[in-house]
Amino acid sequence: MPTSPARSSEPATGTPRRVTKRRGQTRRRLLDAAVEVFAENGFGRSTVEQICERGGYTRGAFYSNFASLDEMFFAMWEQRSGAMLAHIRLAADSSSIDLSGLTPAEKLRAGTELVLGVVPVDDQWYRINAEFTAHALRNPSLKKALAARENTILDTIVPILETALHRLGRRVVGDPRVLGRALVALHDGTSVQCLIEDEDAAARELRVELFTRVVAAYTEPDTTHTHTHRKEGSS
Amino acid sequence: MPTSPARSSEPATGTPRRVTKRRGQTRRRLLDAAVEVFAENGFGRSTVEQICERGGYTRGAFYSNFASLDEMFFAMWEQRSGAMLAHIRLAADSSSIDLSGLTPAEKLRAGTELVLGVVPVDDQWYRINAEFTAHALRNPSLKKALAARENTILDTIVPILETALHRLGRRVVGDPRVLGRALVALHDGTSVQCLIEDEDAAARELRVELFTRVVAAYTEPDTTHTHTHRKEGSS
DNA sequence: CGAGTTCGATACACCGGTGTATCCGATACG
DNA sequence: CGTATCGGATACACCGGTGTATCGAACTCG
Repeated sequence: MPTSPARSSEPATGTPRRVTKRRGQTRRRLLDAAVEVFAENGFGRSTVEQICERGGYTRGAFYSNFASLDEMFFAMWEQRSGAMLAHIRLAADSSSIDLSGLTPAEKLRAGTELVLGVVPVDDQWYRINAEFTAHALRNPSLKKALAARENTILDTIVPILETALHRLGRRVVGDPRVLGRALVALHDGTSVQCLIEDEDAAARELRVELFTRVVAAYTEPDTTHTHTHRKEGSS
Repeated sequence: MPTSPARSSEPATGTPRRVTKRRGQTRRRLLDAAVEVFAENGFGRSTVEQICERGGYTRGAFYSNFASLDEMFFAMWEQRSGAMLAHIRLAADSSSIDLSGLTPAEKLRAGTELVLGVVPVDDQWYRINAEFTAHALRNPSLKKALAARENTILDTIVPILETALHRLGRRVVGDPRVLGRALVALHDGTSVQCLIEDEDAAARELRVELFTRVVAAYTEPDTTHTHTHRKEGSS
């Protein structure tokens, strides 16, 4: 997934009278370019010029799409984290692996691995996110946005989690959101470790183990094993 | 600990002929100033000038102590993370709270709270560390340093952890370093959550709970117990 | 097809930080 | 007590990014 020049290549769509950029794509393209630039140089060290250069635009284009670098940073973060959530949702729908013939412990572990496969440890994104978080901690409104996003994440993953657990014959003891939060924290915390150690397989292994144990600690075997869903709607 | 002007105040030590800065303190002072500036503006957005201004020095002074901002950032991070480790070591020695008269579960939880009290969730430091980590992920040599530091952290906390557990009548199942790693990850992951939610008490609570559960999951009652105050329920 | 609007490019004036070269004064040392 | 040294201050030349103002071309819609 190296660079994507996008200078004057791949027009091909729409009316190719002039090879130049389509009308409404600029914002998107700039955002994509920004992802790369931010990941490479860090937000603070990135300049409007770099982003424009990477995307094949001029600073004029930038300023007619964003008020400031800061604003763009936020827009980019929102777009990307949203995309990631959508990805998770999608993956959740299409995931159906056969776990039969395994012991409960094996099931649990296999399930964990499955889920962790969907939420990849992406260093590019990690860098951006870390910096954004640090940035947000200095800015009340960004902080709000971050908190809101965390809630959205929980809203998304908790049902998925419950479904998956149900399939494994387990269910959450207590508030499922608590487990959700814990898993998010685990993801964050272990991601760094994995990334620092150059994707060491051992780090991955420990990560899976930790996830499994935590899930085990927050859940119990589900005795009502038919597909009877508990009502308990806590929203 | 708000700002520390340090312009021409509080010399008082050594030979106070002139009220101005002592000879060898510059580096330290600049480092301290940098902590604040980095925390406020982020590393990327910080300039040599800002740091010097904050510390009451000129850029000349800076460049005769550091080769570049980058180098200083690293020096600062090393110094601070080292100081934090020292702090933990110290606290570990002097911590001796009486846990007698508690059930095993209560003990475990109390012990966890005790330990977590020592490793505070400091948002200033969090910001710096997050940004440094992101930065280090782009720089192989910094990455090495980060990995090395992680090992040092483990070397420091694992013995402490084992001692504490012993006092609680528990011991680690398997490799203690694995538990150490897990706890570090937990610390990182839950710190963000606490900070985002403005030090919400509930977040703290969940944090402690998660720690407790993980410790419980990775340990077992220590049967080879020497001086117990209470009987060990086999639960 | 033509008028209007929008979006991106170009140009410009400006600021602020960088790094280095040089200088000065205080400390160390014989 | 005088000299060498070193660390910090001052000054300088330079680069690079910023934001805005203006212009032209492409798309829209009647």
